[in-house]
Amino acid sequence: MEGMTQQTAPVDVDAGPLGGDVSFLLARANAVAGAAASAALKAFDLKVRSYAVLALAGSDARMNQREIAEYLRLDPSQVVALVDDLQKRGLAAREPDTRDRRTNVVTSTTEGESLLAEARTAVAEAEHRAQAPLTRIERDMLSHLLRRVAFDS
Amino acid sequence: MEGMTQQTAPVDVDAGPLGGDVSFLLARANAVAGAAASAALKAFDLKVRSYAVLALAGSDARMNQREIAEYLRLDPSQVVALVDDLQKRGLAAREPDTRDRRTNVVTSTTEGESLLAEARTAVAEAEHRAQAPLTRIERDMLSHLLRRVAFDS
DNA sequence: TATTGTTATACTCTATAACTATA
DNA sequence: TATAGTTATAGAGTATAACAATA
Repeated sequence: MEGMTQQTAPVDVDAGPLGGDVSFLLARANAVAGAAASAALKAFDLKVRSYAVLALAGSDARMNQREIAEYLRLDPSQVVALVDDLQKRGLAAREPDTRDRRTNVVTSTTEGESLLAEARTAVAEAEHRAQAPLTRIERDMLSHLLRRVAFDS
Repeated sequence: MEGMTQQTAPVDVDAGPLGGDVSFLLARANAVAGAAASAALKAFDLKVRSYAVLALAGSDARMNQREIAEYLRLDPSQVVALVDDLQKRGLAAREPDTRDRRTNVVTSTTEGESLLAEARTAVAEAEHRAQAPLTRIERDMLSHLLRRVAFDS
């Protein structure tokens, strides 16, 4: 084909009938990684979604709920319940924006910060274990490629 | 490109507060790709899951329901409903295994084959569009890396 | 005794629409 | 008129346990 390296398609270790389908591989890899993260978060009474919201609340991005919804690809109405839960547990807070009183900037409390730090470590470990077959450079490469698929379209 | 940046972490185009988290990128990329595939499959009255089962039924792997469940990371009880639906629509069939009468090999009918062919084309187009920012080589690279994360752990 | 397929059930997640308060 | 947040609700997806037939 197009001047390529050697043959037409390398198609390494075939991984079954759908092994060439990127959407399927994405779904399965996501399921694997999600299960690992979910197990790691159980100790903190967090789910993947609430962890993500807590991480955004604890970042310096100062996102409002709509921005969180877009970033996580959730419906705004789902973010309400997630923030409610974190707020009830004293981990996050809704900070009213003085310039636009319709919006709430979601921030994290001191407790939220420290729980996030612990949870983040646990997730990173689980992630590392789930991606054990990859070298550091390969993981960076994967991260780079995924970022473009996840955000450029 | 292989010259690499010899730094500790390249961390290219930052994609927000979670842009360095592979699990998050996996989730978001999967959401993007899934939405594209889902939209493409609507015309065939298929969902991502039923499409996947139909694709396996139409392959030469001759999988039974438990194998399908493992491959798609679904519970066996969920596969029952999916196969039921495809069978009712005349797209797939349960072929009893003479050597082990407990198992059903899920196969596709002629109708199923032709619907699968059309659906596969539509999905491939949607997939291609969703991965437009990537070159052919990058897509192969992504595919290769994902395959290892999805199956080696 | 273990496994395949099945049923039933409860739970979570998701999608949609409507409502309020602000802009 | 449009947007951020909220509420309510129905539907889709998921997890679990139990059961029958077969190994």
